[in-house]
Amino acid sequence: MSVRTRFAPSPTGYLHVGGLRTALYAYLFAKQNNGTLILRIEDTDQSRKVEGATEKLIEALQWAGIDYDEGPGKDGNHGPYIQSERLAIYRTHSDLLLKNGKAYHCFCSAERLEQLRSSGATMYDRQCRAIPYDEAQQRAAAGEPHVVRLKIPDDGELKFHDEVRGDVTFAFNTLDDQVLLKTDGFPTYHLAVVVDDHAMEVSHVIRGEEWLPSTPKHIILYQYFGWTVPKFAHLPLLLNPDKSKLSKRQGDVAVEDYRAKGYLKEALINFVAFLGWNPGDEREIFSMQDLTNEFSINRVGKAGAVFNIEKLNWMNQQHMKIKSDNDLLPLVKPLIIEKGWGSFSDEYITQVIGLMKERVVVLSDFAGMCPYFFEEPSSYDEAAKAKNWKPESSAHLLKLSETLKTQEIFNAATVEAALRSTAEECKIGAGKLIHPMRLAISGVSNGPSLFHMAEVLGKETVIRRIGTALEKIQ
RNA sequence: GGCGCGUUCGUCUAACGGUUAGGACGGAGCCCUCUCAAGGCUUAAAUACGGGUUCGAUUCCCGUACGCGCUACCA
Repeated sequence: MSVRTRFAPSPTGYLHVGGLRTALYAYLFAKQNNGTLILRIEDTDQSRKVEGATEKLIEALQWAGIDYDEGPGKDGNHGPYIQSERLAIYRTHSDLLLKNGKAYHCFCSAERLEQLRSSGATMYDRQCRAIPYDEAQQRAAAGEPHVVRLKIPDDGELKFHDEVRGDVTFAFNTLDDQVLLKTDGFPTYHLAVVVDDHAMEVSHVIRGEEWLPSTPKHIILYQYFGWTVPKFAHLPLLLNPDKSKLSKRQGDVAVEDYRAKGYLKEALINFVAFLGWNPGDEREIFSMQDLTNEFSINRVGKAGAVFNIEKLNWMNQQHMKIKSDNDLLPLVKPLIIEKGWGSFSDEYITQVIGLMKERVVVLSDFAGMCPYFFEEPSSYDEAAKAKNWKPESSAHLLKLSETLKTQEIFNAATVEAALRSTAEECKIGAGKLIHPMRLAISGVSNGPSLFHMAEVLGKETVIRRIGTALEKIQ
């Protein structure tokens, strides 16, 4: 039997990082089993419709490198893959259940249900179960508003095996007669998910732990239809720092947010993969290929995991270092252009990347942390000035500048040689020249090696900036 | 409230029932060094609690506590 997994998000307008991890695990599991990953859009709640949400979801998935095999835009003979386009199918199945006495029409009004709840009831009181099938059918045909509810067996319990949690048991008398078909004719999640997973021949349902309590209802449905029950794997939740379910309000949750902030997809994927899974040894930096080789559902943990930005930052740096300067260029260039520095050549930007990549944590730092590579310093850091700019610094720098002007070849090595010999002539330590020169050409006191920075900036710029600094700094 | 799931350093986690309970992020310190990073080294820091079972429990069982999830005609 071939492995078929699915990622079935509801189109809320963005891809949640928890969803990203679910999708990733489903993808990895499918990949390593030579299986198929299906993307299915669960848009059965009309009131929650968001324009363009599906497109955004697909784009985020694509960006992350999670390719689905079947889904919107990729037919696989199991479509359509958008639930709002499958309404007739749910209706048919609901009717089948009704006919077989496994479900019933419920005409209770929203008001009655609310009253029921406020009077302390924790489940529906099954009042409409007593209505004879023919009568209910007539009332429904006459247009009386109603829903269809699932008949939960009266007593007994349901035990099932979860791939990550082991055996789980629920007593039937704690299960509600779940609504399957809403008044508007749309199915609820519970009906749609079962009908579709079966129709799409899903073999492994990999989803978040929040679905664990409703799994018994789903299994009952499989049994009522006489279908094979797929395997279930309920993943531990991703948590806020306060341990509640990861949500907006407490930080960024959308994949798009992290992308926009300048995180590499490699880092986000690696990070999220390790929230709930690890290879069992001490390696931590994994590529998508490494993950597909080594991921195993057996090693997925049971406890929720806090989404820790500090660690993500570190991982991003690690992946940044792995990437070549050339690979980083297409990611950095747009940010440079956006800043209005479009006139710099690819070669120049690539050199800047080489000098900065182990000093930045996110891509946007390339544009934010070192503006001096792209424009003249507009001011000079006061603290650095106080610390490193001595009364005699001007004279020393002037002398250095004169020496630099005579350099035929201007690179890190020659600049360093010139600076050190000048320092010697002035009978001062090299540091007494290095720090003021750094301040003069960058405006700040930190950054890459001074000599390499000078090489990238070029002779003309360096000499010009020293001149400007000499005028502006007393 | 009911049901379910979970619980190892602050965080992510490792540990066939036998380890000085390991690693990583973050913290502290040192080294390297023209600054900032990076890197290297060192260090503080955990098995929720109580009972069993066992020669021996982080590990198996029970209970308690705590946390989280679900409890919608939302997914």
